[in-house]
Amino acid sequence: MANALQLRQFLPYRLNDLAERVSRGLAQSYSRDFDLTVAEWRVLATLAEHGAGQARQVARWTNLDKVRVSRAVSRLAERGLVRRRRNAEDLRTADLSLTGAGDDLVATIAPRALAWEARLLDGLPPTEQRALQRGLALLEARLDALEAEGPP
Amino acid sequence: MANALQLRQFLPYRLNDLAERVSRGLAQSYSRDFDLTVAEWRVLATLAEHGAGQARQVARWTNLDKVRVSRAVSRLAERGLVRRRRNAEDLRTADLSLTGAGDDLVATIAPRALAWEARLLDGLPPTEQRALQRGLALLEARLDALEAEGPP
DNA sequence: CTTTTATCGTTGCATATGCAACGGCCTGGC
DNA sequence: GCCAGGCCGTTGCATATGCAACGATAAAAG
Repeated sequence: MANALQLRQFLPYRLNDLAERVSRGLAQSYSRDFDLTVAEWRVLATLAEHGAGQARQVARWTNLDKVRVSRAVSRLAERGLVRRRRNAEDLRTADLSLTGAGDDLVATIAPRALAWEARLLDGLPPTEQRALQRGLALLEARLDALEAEGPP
Repeated sequence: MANALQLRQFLPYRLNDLAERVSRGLAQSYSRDFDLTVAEWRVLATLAEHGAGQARQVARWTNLDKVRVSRAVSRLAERGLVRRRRNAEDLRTADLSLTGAGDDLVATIAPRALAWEARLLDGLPPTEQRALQRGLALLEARLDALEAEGPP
């Protein structure tokens, strides 16, 4: 049968596989040298980008669930990379921001990460790069739509 | 600075995120209803596709490391979905194949999985679909190249 | 003002996974 | 043949993660 499932052609497989391989490659830019989880790295990067925010916002910015954010922040705070300041207006929450050390770390890692991304993408002709970016954006939009309408 | 790292534009982030969301969506085709890991599902699908093979081959076909294959196969064997037959010519290895039940399960799941993929892709115009596929293929090739030359 | 309900972030528990070490088996050099 | 070294698949340990339940606080209902 022509439409039998072929794993290597199957989009979810391909995406998972690409993501894993890219992560592994990129890992040498941060996890190996700086002992950071993906979640921790996302929190750092997002705080560098947005300034400060509560855990809830960080979760939205990074697309991590609150548990992952909570744990990442705990570890980053222990290491003195992130500061937690209780919010006087709502004692359940705290404002999160980078410490100086956190800023420095992002300043070290970000260029490496961008360089790695560039090394990956520079292998593709500009036209194809744009096609890929557009494809990903469309897929993201499609997922938004599907998730909005629900699984039925 | 214009080239500061923006998480949502960062390719590794986007790929990870897409892969997670697609997996979650697809999960309802198998993990939820049939209690299968991604690794287990890949082993089943690949055995359905290739017939039979040793663990080493399955690992290559599925892009899983040997540990994941070993564990997936153990569980699938316990559940009577996969058969392990020791190889008389090399007692370290065994030939893996689907049982009748395993075949049936793949026959149940595969159409659902393909339908889900179609539902996802049908949202995109055919031109964009092809662009996406080509983009992914190029990225895969680029990663092959980078992995071959090593991390320096 | 008191009670109920909802929200925020954390934690316990169960599971999936990677890494390193292992036991059994095979093979090439002697 | 025999032994050192290598390969296959498995297991122990450490970690990352999701889910569900929780304590504290806030907001809504009464």
